[in-house]
Amino acid sequence: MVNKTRSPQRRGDALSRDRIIEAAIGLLDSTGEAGLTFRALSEQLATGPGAIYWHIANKGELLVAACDAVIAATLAACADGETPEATVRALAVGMFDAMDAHPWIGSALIHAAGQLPTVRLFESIGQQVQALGVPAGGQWAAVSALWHYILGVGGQNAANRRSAQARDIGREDFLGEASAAWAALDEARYPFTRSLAEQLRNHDDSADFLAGIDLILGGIKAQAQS
Amino acid sequence: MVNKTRSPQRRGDALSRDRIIEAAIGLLDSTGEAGLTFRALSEQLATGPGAIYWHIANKGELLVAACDAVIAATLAACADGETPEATVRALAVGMFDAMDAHPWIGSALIHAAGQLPTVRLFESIGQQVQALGVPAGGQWAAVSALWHYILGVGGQNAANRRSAQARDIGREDFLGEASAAWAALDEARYPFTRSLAEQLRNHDDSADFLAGIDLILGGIKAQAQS
DNA sequence: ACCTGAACACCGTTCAAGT
DNA sequence: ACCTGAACACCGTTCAAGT
Repeated sequence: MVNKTRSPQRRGDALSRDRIIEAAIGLLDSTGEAGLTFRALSEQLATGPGAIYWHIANKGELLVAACDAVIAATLAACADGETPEATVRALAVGMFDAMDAHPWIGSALIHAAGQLPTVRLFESIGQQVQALGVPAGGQWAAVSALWHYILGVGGQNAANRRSAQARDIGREDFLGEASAAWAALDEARYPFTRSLAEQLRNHDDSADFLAGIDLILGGIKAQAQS
Repeated sequence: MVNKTRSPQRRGDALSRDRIIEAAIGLLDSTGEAGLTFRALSEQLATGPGAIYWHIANKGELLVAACDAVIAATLAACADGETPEATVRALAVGMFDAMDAHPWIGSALIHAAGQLPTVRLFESIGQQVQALGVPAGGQWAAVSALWHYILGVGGQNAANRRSAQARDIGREDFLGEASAAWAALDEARYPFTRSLAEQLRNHDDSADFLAGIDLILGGIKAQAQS
């Protein structure tokens, strides 16, 4: 089930918090959440499981730190667009792509609520909402809505990606099966979902995600005008 | 760490899938995600760990089933309001409260992406969006935005609740600490977050959540008019 | 100060054996 | 058909002992 994708790293330099986090991200990306164990990690680092505890308190802290490294890099890369609105969209797409590329981030973020990774995102969105000219009284609601929406989509999307990965099928097949499942739902109880089965097969996650961002931005503008 | 809150159930009737799920929900509510083990569960049910596997395939399926039981009951209770808009708000608040009362649902839902519990919510929202008169071409985006937002807020909120529970502090203290942490952030790098530290302490999760729903509903209306 | 690796107290899951 | 409970192959974490 778990197959090593790299030979154990040579052990030139000393162990460090950063090297551990880097190796953890690699392991999470290649073998998934279940693949990150202190034994596998220490093998990759050519050391013993106990050594890691000198640098990191426990597995929870390791996951949050791995999450934070990815998110910090992502947000830094999308920091300045042409307009505040364009920057919000860039941040959103950046987060979407990051959570798609590292599907373990979705659940890691849930366990990191209120910690550095989520605060980073909150701050990045907040600065743009401010630049957008939203009055002080409406900023909290506007930022919260965008923040939660981004985390919500990212989490669900990552979960889909992960379950496709676990079953070793591609996006096409995954959507095909999901679409078939929707089409097979009971007509009386799930009329709406059934009617969208075809759209599910052909939809573009990324475009739909952006449409939602625009919906919220539209709501923010409408509210600011009233 | 894990303390039993009930004496083992008498074993009058036979084991069944439903009784197992019910006991699992009780265990999750009282001892958290980490408290749900097949050993603890079988003790509660006065049987052996192996017995459960006759009725349920594995732990993942058990979590999804527990999740689904809660969500089905929640959605059924909020099915019909005065107007479609009121019903959407009722559904949203119902989900918010359910995820607050059962904080384990947040991460369970991430592992249940695309399965029954999330489809139920999708359908419930979809029926109301349809009743709202949103044109066919915009329904997918509208429902997706509401759906992801509800799951996103619920997940983050549940995570906060859980971490407060784990540290055995109340909402007041939890928010106080978080607010102090925000106020102590580096002024140059986190100006926005810092400036909202006070609002964090005094905010009302539930009201803010509804404000976000209204923002999205506002965006949906604005889009329908253009 | 930093690393080693055996040992501890758990897990989820299986499966021969029972009724 | 349904249940039992010992056994298996793992975990995260600790800690005496080393360098």
